[in-house]
Amino acid sequence: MKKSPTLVDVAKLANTSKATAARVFSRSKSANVRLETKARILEAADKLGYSPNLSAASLRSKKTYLIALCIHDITNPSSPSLIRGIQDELAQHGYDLVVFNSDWDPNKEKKNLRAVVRNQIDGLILQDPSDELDVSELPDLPSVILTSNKVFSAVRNTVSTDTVGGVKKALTYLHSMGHDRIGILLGGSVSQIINRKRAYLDFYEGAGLKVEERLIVDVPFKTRASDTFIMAKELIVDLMRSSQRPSAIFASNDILGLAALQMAQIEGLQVPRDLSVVGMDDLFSAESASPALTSVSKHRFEVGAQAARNLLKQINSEHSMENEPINELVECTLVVRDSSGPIAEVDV
Amino acid sequence: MKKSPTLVDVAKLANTSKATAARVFSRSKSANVRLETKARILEAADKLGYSPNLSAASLRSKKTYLIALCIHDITNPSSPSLIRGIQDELAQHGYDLVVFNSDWDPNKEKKNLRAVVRNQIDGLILQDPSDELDVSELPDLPSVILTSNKVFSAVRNTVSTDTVGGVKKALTYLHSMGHDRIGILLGGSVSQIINRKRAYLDFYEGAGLKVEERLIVDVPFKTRASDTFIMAKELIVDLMRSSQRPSAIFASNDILGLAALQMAQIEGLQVPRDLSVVGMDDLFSAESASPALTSVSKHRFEVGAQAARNLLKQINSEHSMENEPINELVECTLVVRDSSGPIAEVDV
DNA sequence: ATCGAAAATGAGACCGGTCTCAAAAAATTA
DNA sequence: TAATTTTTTGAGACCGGTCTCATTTTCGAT
Repeated sequence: MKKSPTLVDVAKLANTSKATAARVFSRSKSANVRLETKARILEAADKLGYSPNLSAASLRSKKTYLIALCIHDITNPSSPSLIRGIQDELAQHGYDLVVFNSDWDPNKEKKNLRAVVRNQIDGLILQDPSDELDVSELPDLPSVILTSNKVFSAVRNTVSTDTVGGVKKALTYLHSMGHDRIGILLGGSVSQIINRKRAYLDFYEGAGLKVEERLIVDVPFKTRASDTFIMAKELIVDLMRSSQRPSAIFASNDILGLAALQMAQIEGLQVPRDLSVVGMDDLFSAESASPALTSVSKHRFEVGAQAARNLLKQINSEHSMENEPINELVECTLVVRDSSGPIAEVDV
Repeated sequence: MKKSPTLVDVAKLANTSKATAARVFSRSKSANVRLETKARILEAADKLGYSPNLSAASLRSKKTYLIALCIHDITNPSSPSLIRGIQDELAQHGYDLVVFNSDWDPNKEKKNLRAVVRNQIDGLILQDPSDELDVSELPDLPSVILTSNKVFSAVRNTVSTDTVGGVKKALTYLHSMGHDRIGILLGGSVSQIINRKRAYLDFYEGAGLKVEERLIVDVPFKTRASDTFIMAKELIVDLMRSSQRPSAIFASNDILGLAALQMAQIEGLQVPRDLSVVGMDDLFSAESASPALTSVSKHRFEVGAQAARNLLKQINSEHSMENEPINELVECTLVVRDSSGPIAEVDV
């Protein structure tokens, strides 16, 4: 690990000044360097194996070309596509991504935000900040928040998913297939549960159906998908064994949907003949399930890409922080697969 | 976005010198600051909302406390746990992680490595470098390579998975359940296919069984899991419909295993009664499949953690680059679930 | 109270780029 | 060809920490 050459070394070899050499490597386009000079400098740089030092650059220019994503848990099955959507967009503009996990821990969340500031990161994408996080604690830099929380959307650009609409799409679909006693598995954070339950109740009311409390199942939140899965299975079996079993189950996330699928099989119910199951998230696990799980896609990749685009726009515009926040909403789409179908005829 | 305070501002307010103030925030433990002084400085920093500028620090100290992970595709279902293993280990030592995707493109891979150097990153974890990457192109910094490729393991520390051992565990298990005609689905990169096929043939030879070429299925590599899945299903159906159907299938990754599970159901085969299926990777999708998929775990989380520990050790030791490379091997474990069982009695 | 060693503090160079501004060179126009 | 404009180049301050080394303070032992 010998000392690496600096711009001065390159300039010296190319017989120009440091300033001119710098212009060749600078990202700002104001690079007015004669072609012949530029070639000489590049040759020198190549000969020396020169690589610019971004720490030095960013110290002066205040730009690191790094973006931070603060997410709950990368292990969450829906994280990868979100990340990929962000990265693909960023890469096109020469930005790299640093990922932080909060593990749903407000303290870690704050710690991560401090790290973002220390690292002079150029922009932040923050997933669903916790209620413990005060708006005033948001770092003072271009950011996009993935949330539908009003408090945050009032002060920052946001991208959120129309989950309420998604729930309605799923229920409308099931209802159109003749199901009028639809079980719902509610999971995730408290606010998610509330939102989706609200959507469920609204739909039932709108459709003139009678709500049965026993068909509404809350699955306590667990950090790890695997734990949620196990917990869900226990609760689902009760639902399935009850005398008045629903003809369809809508799971507010795919983990729960998959659990329903697995329990149905264990209980000897045939899907979709005896029970239709619809999930939400459209994970790869949904596609690969047997039978393939019908699911509401939240288009995480697109959400990521959109957030990244929004962020880059802020970064490239002056005074972005003074504008009115823009709140974008991404629609859900129902992906029909083999786990759902028309309600079975009543036994003859 | 007003100008943020610097160490000098803090020092001034605390009525000390820049140097002393620096010691309070420095990561190097040689911080000999009187408690009373330290308190004064911290108070000043707090009042001003001071946050150290890591760009400046790293310019001088040559340390960014950033680690890079160069991976093929974060969207790959086995990536998240690897990443998490790395991050958890790094976080304990105050390092953050930057993730780069190569998409199996050697050019992107090289581009990413250059970005690593430019960013003054402290250490590198590189997944399965492509054959096009010459050893000489590896950046000159502490690194751990996740590969079993001899060329790389000769020059750098590596952590790799004993996949050959894993394949044997799966086959041994199936054989012990009475299966002696085991189909194998080979997927992934060329070298992976070769390795596992070799292991399969070795096992068959060792067990004194007759190899049937028709039971060996190559599934062409696709970048996206979803595409692999679709392609696999087409090939699997042929295997299942052949007159001499195997009684068990070993899939060299879970995507293929899940495809087998789904096709079995579509073909009306009951798993595990008519067909045992064993996968590899132990994805969450395996656990959530119906029936739950028996799978060989490669302990990606542990691999990540081990790589990170190894890397940190290098970073903290002088002359680490001159030592003999250490090549670690992580064992696989068979996780038996519901998709596999004893071979059915011959029909009476 | 005095001395010596250890601990704490301060001064200032330094890291390697970027940025400003002025000077030099090249291109254009008169 | 001279004058003017435009482009290219160079000099040197600057970013905000860290690091070295000298100086001052503190503290226990005499």
